[in-house]
Amino acid sequence: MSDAEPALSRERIIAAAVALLDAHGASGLTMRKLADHLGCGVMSLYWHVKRKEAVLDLALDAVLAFNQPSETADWRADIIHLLQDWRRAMLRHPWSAALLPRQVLGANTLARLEALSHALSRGGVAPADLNAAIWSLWNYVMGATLTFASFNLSAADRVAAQQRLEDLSGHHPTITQSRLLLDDDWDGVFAKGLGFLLDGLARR
Amino acid sequence: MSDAEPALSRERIIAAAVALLDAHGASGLTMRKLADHLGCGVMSLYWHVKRKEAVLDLALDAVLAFNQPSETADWRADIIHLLQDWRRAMLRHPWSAALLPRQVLGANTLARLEALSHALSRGGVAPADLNAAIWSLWNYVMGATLTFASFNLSAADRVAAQQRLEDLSGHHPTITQSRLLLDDDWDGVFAKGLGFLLDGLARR
DNA sequence: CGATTGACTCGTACAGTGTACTATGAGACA
DNA sequence: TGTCTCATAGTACACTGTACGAGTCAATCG
Repeated sequence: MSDAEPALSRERIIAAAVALLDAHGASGLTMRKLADHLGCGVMSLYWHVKRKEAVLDLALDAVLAFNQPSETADWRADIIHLLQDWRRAMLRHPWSAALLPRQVLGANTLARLEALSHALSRGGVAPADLNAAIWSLWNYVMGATLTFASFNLSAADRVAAQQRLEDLSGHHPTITQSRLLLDDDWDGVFAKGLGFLLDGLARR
Repeated sequence: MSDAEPALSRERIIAAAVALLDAHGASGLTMRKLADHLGCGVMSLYWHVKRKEAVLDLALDAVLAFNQPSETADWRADIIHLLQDWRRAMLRHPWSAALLPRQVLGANTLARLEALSHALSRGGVAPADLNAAIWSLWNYVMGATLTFASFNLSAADRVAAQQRLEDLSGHHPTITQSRLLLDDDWDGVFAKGLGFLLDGLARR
């Protein structure tokens, strides 16, 4: 515990929080552990941050740091790139999906929304459809991320889940047959579904 | 506290849990409060239920009780009906969105997935696209539900959010102009986005 | 009949949580 | 030197999930 620690700050706190979340998941973040990690007293944190929830909010937005990508002539490819990047940023920190239910519109989230909106406009989506298009894509990305974070089981777990599904009476013939839970090509499924959605959008 | 209480049971426990969750939200459910509500000791609950997480899992699936709807000639309308019902079931219990991150495939969820899968097959979605189609629609519904549950602010909050957005530098001209956060027609947006997705699916 | 077993109920206790309150020191300026 | 503000903390409190073990009561068995 060298006293050469740099001064406590909001930034240092959320950086430590992200590290702890990455290492031990959402349930592993404790104000006490956070303080230990920073070599400070627990209550010192509360000078920089109102309550624990604020730490989580800030950590989520921090993870979504955003570099404005350059626009290309292909608006559709731009959108796909944008959303893939969004998804990847969250999957790099799987706890972020669990934090989605809290309503956060941090600076980074807003920047991403703005870029998305801009790309859609360039793509010729009618102004009357714009908000619905933004929310649809947002919903899709968030849902896909959430699903992946929840269902990305180990191979063994996956087989067990499919088995349970088959046992649960033979009442689910279609999804049993399509091996819905054994399919682990999440990236492919994400891209394909995004394609469906963009196809539908492009028809307007 | 009449001792004519019906015997404790898993069913009674989760019914009480749903009632408490409806009344006080996810953070309002405590094993102690649950026991008080049922007129029993706290530890009695643990005979019927392994741990608190199990209560939440069971409550989530309970809320998704599913009545197989009759099929019509219009598969697209069937799917829309299916997904609207799914969404409505969850919105009736807003805490359910916050529980989504836990991976639950209860009987009711599976029944709904099966019905969805069946309707898509009837609609002529190619078998190779089937899983992607199911997950896409699932992702969309979950994302939309999550978004609504998180963002359905009061009118005052909504104005404040939009204001904050405008203040946050003028760096977000497009979404400021489209009044993304002031638009509160969530049902309409949901239906429209679902339309986009189904349009895209139908093209295959 | 008493003894035994099993299903079920629950009081106590413990380690851990977020955070309110309060006290303390460090520099800056008078 | 004395204040004043910023910043750091220790202590304390109410509350959480749940392990442990002791209790109750009905059914079963010898």
